Amino acid sequence: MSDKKVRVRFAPSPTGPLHIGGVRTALYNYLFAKQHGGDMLLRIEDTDSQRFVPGAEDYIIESLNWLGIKIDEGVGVGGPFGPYRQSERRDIYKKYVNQLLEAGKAYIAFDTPAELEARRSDVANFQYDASTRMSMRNSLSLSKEEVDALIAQGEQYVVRFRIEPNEDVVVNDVIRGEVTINSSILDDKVLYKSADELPTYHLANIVDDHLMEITHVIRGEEWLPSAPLHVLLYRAFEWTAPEFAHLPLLLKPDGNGKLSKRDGDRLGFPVFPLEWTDPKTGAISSGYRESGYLPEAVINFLALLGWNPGTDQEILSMDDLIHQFSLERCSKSGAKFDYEKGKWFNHKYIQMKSDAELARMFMPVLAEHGIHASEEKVEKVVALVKERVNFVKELWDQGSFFFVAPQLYDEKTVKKRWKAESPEQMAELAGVLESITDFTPHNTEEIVKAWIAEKEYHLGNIMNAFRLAIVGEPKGPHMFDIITVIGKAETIARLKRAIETI
RNA sequence: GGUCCAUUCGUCUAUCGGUUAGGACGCCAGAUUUUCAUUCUGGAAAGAGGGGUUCGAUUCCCCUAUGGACUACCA
Repeated sequence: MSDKKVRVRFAPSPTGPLHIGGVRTALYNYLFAKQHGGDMLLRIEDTDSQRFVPGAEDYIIESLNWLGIKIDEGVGVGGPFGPYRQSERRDIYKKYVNQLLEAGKAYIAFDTPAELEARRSDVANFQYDASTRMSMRNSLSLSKEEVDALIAQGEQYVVRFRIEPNEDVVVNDVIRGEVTINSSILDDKVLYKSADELPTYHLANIVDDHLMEITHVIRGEEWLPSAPLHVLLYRAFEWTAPEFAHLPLLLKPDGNGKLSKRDGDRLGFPVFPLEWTDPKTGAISSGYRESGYLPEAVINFLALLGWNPGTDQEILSMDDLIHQFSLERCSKSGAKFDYEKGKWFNHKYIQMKSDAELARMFMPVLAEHGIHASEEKVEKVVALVKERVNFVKELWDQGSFFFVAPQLYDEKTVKKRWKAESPEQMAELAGVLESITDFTPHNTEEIVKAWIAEKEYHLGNIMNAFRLAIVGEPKGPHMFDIITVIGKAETIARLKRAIETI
């Protein structure tokens, strides 16, 4: 590795919401850059004017922001190597395309999409390359006069990279080692289209990475097959290629194939960091943020899908990850996306939050249910129920009875726990509680248990009926903790209501 | 079809020739508990197959199988 400052880039194309696999690629780039004291760039690859989706760029930036992946340079923050949006770099690409043309390393081709289509259906496995290019309409097969005339007539053309056949091209990949492929299987890739005066991915990518002084290209495995082409392109320009690292893919949890945008809806979990509304159809796709995930949990979960620190440590903060990450420890094979483990990570991170923090996050959920409680009370509730939830919104399922008295009493529990003597015992209990002035968990427990012992009641019978009366269901934390939070008056009111209703 | 990449419990993975193949999620059982959870303890669960190399292969090589990616004037 050279001693140049590390510079990596995350270069999504704004064709829709950022997919969770893309997020992981961004994360690994970020971790690598930060570990080496380098820079993380954000470049928007919008060279396909057909597939541009409005809002996608903002979505990408907001997603990275939410996750804590900080951009040092690029779209949204600026920098000395701009512009960082490829559609704004037309002139730059044009210059390099011409350079290749002049050097005879690329050529102009006039074949229309229809003509190409015809050839493909004609010849099985047709490939535009050294073996076929002389039979096509291009500046290699046509005379200079013909070419000039065609261009003068306004005929649309593309520029193709002239690949010399029969050469073994070696790609050195940090994760996979040497990957060799023969140039004969490569086709003369389109580098540039006159129609929109824009380059294709391959050319833009190489030119930008070079000009922006990118040292490491860390991207998904889907790019591995075109990496040799990129190597050849660097060679054609006589530039030094950056280091490559091709990450394994994120796979569908069920069956096979890479995780796709539709899997989320199909399997019932988000595949996007943030909720996304399709601007055309209005269809809404769920996001991790809206589903109640903590960004730290998403980061931790994603980091471990395709990489591990080599120890048993599984809970890793962004800082831990920055210190421990290494491309060498990335696995080579695809990782199936395990949503259950994702939930577990969120559970863990919820437990690490302070009660005050969780209370703040829980407040809006309460408000949705029409509850406006004091921060103090919410904090107490959170402290009692947080260990049973995976998501903030589940705090409501586990603790709604702290805020509203039960409207119904769970039938099965009534059958099982509400005995013939229960109404009388509960009335007695209400009296006992009424007399307590120091209404604290410890004190109430002591007094109530003493009463139970004195009367020789069965502890379980009393407590279960008590719980049914207060909570309405056989769930929840320690009874004496619950009644302290809801207060003496409310406790007694609920007991009376239960006696009357059940 | 072609090219490339990959292959350890159901899932994510550890192992850099010699291990009772380890951990985590999930699952099951037990313990704790006034309930439900949590928690704790325990358990079931893996080297795709076949050849080599080697005193010895999960580990190195080859073949097969399987999976995946790519094969556009998309990225």
